[in-house]
Amino acid sequence: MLDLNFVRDNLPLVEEKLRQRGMNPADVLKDFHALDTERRQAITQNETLQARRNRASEEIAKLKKSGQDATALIQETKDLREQIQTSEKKAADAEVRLREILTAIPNLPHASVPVGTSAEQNVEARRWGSPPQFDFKPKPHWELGEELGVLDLERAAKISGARFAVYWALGARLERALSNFMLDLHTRDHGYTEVLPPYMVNSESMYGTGQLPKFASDLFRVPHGEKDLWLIPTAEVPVTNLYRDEVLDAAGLPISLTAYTPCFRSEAGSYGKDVRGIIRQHQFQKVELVKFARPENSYDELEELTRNAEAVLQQLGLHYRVMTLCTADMGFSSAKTYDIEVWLPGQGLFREISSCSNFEAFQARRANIRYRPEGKNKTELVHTLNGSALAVGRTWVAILENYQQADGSIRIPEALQPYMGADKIPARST
RNA sequence: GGAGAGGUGGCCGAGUGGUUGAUGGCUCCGGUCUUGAAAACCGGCAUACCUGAAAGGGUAUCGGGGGUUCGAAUCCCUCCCUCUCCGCCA
Repeated sequence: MLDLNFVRDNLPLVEEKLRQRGMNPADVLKDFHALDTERRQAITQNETLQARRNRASEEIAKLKKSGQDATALIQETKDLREQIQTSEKKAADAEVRLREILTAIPNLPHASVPVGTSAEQNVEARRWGSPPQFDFKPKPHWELGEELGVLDLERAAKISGARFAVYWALGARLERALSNFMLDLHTRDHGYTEVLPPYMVNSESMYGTGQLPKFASDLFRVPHGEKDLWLIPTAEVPVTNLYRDEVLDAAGLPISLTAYTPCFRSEAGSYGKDVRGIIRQHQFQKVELVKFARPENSYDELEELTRNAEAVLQQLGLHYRVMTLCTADMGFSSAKTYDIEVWLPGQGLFREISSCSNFEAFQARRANIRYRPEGKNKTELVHTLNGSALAVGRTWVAILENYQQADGSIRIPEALQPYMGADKIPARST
């Protein structure tokens, strides 16, 4: 959420940034200006009435103390009460409508974000390694997984449905090895603290990180008594909300957390997209990095967080490129995003395996996460950042496709071998 | 699931209908003292919103919502959360 005063005072800038995102400012802002005025008038009127009532009440107290009659004044405040109830409702109404508009405004792209109209205009920031060379035609992971007996989509469909997967034997072990390897790397070498959060959260948390109210259809909702719980679409939600409504110790910033969790996404509206293999699933696992940073250096933290995610791919020897998302391709809450795309030789393309974003104060304002700068009495909103490091399922895919051998086996990269307890996934003997 | 206790400012903790936004302590900030620091002492310190050029003025907030009352941190209803005991349970 943007700051109300900021939007009011910088309307032309906000409109320009919305256009850069490919949106029509009029559709997003609607009658913001009129509503803003209406809201303030309603509040002023309401508070004027309340002030009158308060003065009368004080007067009544004085009269009663000195034993005088206060009947007339009491009657007056009774009348006032009805007027106040009306004006209160009017003010609350305007507040709600204005807030609806405000919460629907996406974050403004940072000045360093390339302006573009589609994903085509994302800018490659850098590229690491080189694609592996094959003297045979590399296969996609869904063929490899089936031939090796480590991936079972048929039975997953039977027990759950489309967009679910069952991993068998060394396939299951590879998932576990990857997640352990990533968590160890981030906690040991990159200074992150590991957390294991709940996989279901309440609506307030989904609101805090921006999934609600706009994107409910992307989520799995779990009815629970009067209220709903939601399956987390990313660890970003529970981990960022850890500090919702808190004032953080300035000396402790930045706070760097990592979490391995399953992620659940309804993928409504993506029918027919990525139907082969396990690229797009209702449930996948991910190691997430989350940072709470001071505003003045949050962009340095974004660079570091992105490098931390890249380190996973480097240690696994996987070729990748880093893309700076253009204004049109960024998520709703983000001010700047880097996507890391890993090379998948079986499909002959780069595929997103991580997305690292700085949300600046956008989430912190919604979730009310603040800190007190040294020497100041006022609190300030922190900046929140997060990125996948990495999406484990897609890393699993990258290992299979990049390390497939002519004999049908999969070589395990050295860094992963202690976690696998093996140097390859052998081809089936048949 | 049953019974009971409790939720007050960044933290701890008073306060049961009328200048209580709220005593006190801690933290933090400024100052005095000190070679420097600590200690001690003095002073300051909630948040949001409305209004105003500013100084200032105003309104709301004692877990959330609703009610009683001229007036609620204080009384009533309801929801949420925490703790203790019992039951059940991985």
